[in-house]
Amino acid sequence: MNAGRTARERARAEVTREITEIARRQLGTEGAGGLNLRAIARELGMVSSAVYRYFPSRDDLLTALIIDAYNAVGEAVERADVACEPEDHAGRWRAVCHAVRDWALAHPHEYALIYGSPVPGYQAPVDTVAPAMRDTVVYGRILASAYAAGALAPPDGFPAPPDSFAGDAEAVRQVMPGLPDDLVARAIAAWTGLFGFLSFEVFGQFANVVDDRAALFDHTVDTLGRLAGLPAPARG
Amino acid sequence: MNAGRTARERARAEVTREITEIARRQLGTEGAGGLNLRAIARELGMVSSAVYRYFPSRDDLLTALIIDAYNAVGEAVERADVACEPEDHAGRWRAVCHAVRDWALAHPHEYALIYGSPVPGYQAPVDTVAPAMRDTVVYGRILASAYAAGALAPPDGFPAPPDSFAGDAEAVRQVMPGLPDDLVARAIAAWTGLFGFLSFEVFGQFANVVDDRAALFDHTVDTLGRLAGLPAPARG
DNA sequence: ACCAAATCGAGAGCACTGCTCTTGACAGCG
DNA sequence: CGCTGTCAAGAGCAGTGCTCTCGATTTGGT
Repeated sequence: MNAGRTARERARAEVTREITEIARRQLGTEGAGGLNLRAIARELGMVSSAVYRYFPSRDDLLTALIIDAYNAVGEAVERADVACEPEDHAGRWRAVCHAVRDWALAHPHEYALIYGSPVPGYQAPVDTVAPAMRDTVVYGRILASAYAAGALAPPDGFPAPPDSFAGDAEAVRQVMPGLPDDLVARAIAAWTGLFGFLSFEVFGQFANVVDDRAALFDHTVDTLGRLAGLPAPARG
Repeated sequence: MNAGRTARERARAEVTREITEIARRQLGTEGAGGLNLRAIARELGMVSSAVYRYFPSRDDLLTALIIDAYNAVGEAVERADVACEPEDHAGRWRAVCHAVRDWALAHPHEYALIYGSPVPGYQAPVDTVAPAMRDTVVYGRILASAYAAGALAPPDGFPAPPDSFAGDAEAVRQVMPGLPDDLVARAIAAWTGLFGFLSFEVFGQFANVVDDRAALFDHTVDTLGRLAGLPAPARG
């Protein structure tokens, strides 16, 4: 990942970096569909065909941007998590949610790239699955840690998952070890709920409906965390 | 909506219908970005410029498809709702959720069009807001009716929304009259949670993680309905 | 029944895209 | 030094959205 030995290798890495940087800026202003190899080449002072030396196709550039985006959220989430008291599970959950939201609002097009409609005709290669898991892994760690500490006390009155869910729960437990099936199901509901809210917000579904989205988000995060079993927030 | 007077008007309506039909099929196979005016013209046996007599731009065609999509979900949801016993509020909620899911899985690209990333550079015109509200209106009616019947009994142990939410709650009450602020907040969480789950499912985020998505969906719908205060399901 | 106005499809054309192929220049290594 | 692999450049292909013009047809009013 760091500087290669030969001058050629270093130059190549530098140009590659510049291309993704310009592409990311293009993505921010035009969206995924507006990714334009020729415009990137123009901005670099190169001819379009030269860009193909670095990315064999537009989709490969997109893949690089997708991986970057996953890593950006993942890193933001990881940083927000470790900044918390390890035993303050509700605080960690809140920090993670806000990290995702802050990043999503700052980079709506990149959020759309990874959590919105898949790019037509584009099939995510395997290289993307590890970065795509980073935020989920953090989330799972929080819940597993809370459960291990006996701090997961889900509210009563909710139905239990069907027995047929046992298999999937076992798979999901890879990222949140120890949780019983019903808590796994709730964890998924809370997680998808988070992104449901954010998609509504980023994609403009709240326009003319909800004004103070930050306040509603705060409260929704608390509600979802509570649903997953995390303790209720101390604040008012 | 029905046959116009003159032969020309009828022919125009027919060609317009054919264009949107082909476009919708194209959308189903290629996605929104693959919408291709020239291919539509070819399939119609016309020349590309002729299509512009009916839709002044690609975006206008897209708008028509978006409105169609909103109306399709809206109609599916309305039909599912009226097929239920009016006082079976939990059943109506379940029916609505399943109607949305069935439609989304049957028309993933159209779902992406209205609930996924907004098309880059495309600004939804006002004509879309009424169709976009249809499903939400049905949802609000169910909750309002349940609340009026005294059937909304939300589980305890969840935080109350902040006072600053009062203004937004008042606005949202237009579609779910009577509900107190805390139930409005929960209603939004349940609604966004539904689409969060569906977006994960339709956009492939569940791949290699959750296999039996139908079962988990059923359970998540019950959980979200319960969160909103609807009675727990009778089934096991 | 006629005629002007509106509407329509065809065709050519513009500016642009992703992508391919070839050519000539240069850097790295023996 | 010379060989080999890499590079940017340029021309070019097929395709796109969209515009403009030009005849043909339909429409509605007289």
